[in-house]
Amino acid sequence: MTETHQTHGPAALDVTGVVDPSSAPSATDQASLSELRDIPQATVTRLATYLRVLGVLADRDTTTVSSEELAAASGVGSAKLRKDLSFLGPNGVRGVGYEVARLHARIAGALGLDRVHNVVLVGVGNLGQALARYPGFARRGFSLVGLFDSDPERIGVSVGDLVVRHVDELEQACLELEATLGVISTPDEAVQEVADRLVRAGLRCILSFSPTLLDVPDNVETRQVDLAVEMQVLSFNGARNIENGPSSSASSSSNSPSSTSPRNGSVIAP
Amino acid sequence: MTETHQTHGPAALDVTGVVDPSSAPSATDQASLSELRDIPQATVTRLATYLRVLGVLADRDTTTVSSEELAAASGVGSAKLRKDLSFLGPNGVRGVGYEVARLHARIAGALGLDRVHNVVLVGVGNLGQALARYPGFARRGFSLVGLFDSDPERIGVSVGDLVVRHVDELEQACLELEATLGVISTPDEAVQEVADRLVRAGLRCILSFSPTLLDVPDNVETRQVDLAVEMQVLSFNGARNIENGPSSSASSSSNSPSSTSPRNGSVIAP
DNA sequence: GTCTGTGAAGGGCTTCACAGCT
DNA sequence: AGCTGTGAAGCCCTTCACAGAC
Repeated sequence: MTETHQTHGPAALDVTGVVDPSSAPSATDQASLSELRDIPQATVTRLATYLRVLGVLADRDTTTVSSEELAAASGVGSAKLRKDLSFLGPNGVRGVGYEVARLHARIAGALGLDRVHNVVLVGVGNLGQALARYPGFARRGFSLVGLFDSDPERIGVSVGDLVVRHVDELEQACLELEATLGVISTPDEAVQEVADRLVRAGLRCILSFSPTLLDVPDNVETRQVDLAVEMQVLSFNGARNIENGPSSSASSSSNSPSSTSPRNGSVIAP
Repeated sequence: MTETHQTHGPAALDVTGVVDPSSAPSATDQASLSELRDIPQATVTRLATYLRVLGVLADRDTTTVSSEELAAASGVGSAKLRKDLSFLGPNGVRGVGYEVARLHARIAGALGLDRVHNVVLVGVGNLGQALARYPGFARRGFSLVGLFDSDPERIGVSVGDLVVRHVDELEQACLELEATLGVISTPDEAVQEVADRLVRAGLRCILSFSPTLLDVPDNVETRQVDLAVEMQVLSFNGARNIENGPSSSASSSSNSPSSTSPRNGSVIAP
């Protein structure tokens, strides 16, 4: 009852989280204006994953990693990983692999994570409080700098290091705090108004946890996390798996763990 | 400071959430074994969105909707919507549109949501508690039936309607509760062990909020929600928007609000 | 005339397989 | 010999445009 996994095959390197913010070495790769274009959307999403895995490897003082290993630890195929990285230009050494610290810095630079992003969070209910206390938040390049709500009972309450302020101060505070990213975890009815305020305050990036469709100007980037959609897609795919018979073809969603060489055991120990 | 949006164009129908679980009419469309195949992954994800919007429309006693309207309210193009629906067979009436209740039932059936799914949640920390109290959870076909944790201080505590049980009871309880979907919101270190237990208990669908890569058998479907990845992708796309100049080309992520007829005002009022 | 359903064209992403560097 | 970087092939998805039903 207490033993952990033992029947597990492909997931090499056993990356289990936990990064500390001390890794970037010398290479100060600034996102050089032209790299931003031409990186496929799907690749951008995976780069963020590689970045996290590289952080874990750096913490373990792993200095070098091959595409095969990094791919396995990230849940993708090695060819896909190399293709993804190729959009950033040459990153590794042929016959050897990638230098962990260098590649980490390279990706962070490309994603614009060499500078810290200030985040404001609006809606300090159950979910908002949980988000405000989420440690991985700060650990991956984001600094929570403001909490806002409209409920008088919540104003002035401390959550983590911050004190909840009234949402009427939002526009003003965003400017003072130099916020660049807004997170909305209010009830559905308030979402659009909050989004409008964030836009008015000059924010260009909004993450919403409401299923409501946000209506914002073209130059504002939004992203939604809808829990119910995730679960519905999940259960459908689960049903399909059983239907199709539990043979090959791997899964499907965000990560496609179709390892290139199926079930060949450890990839870390050659 | 108190007025809401006024410069907003395309998002017609202004769907703002809130569904109640009283809609399905006569058509008991069972997922008929062959429909499961051949539905593109991207389509499945959007079907879940359409389903939610249709729920909202049903609540408003809207009986009929055109592809143009439903598409606008869902943040997609009308052609894409029609193509998506076509995978379920004929659903509408030419020259008229779709009957809301009928289409809702049709999609729900196709996604396997005509039966309720029992969900167990493991890890009742900040995030876990927020999830446990999330109302939209139950409102969209999922019933939370069990809460588990390993921290002695949390065992026996009530969250919502449920009492937190020890994670050692997990396998046994999953069988008794007839759970079909597991949600993991534990610290990263515990995620793999919890996943192993869920698999052992026969669950085929796992939703994880940890960035850790899950290693599970092929017939188990997993899905991850990684907050940091969402924010990193968001901020990158935001930077790219500014770089490219705030012209056309709309956004990019989950929803692509590229309305077919750009900025033509209300679609709901003909 | 209106609006759905769909073949066909087009674009983007993935996979393959190998050239090229160490 | 080993491993990266990359053209090319293939696949999936999106978009177009129109035939067909009402």
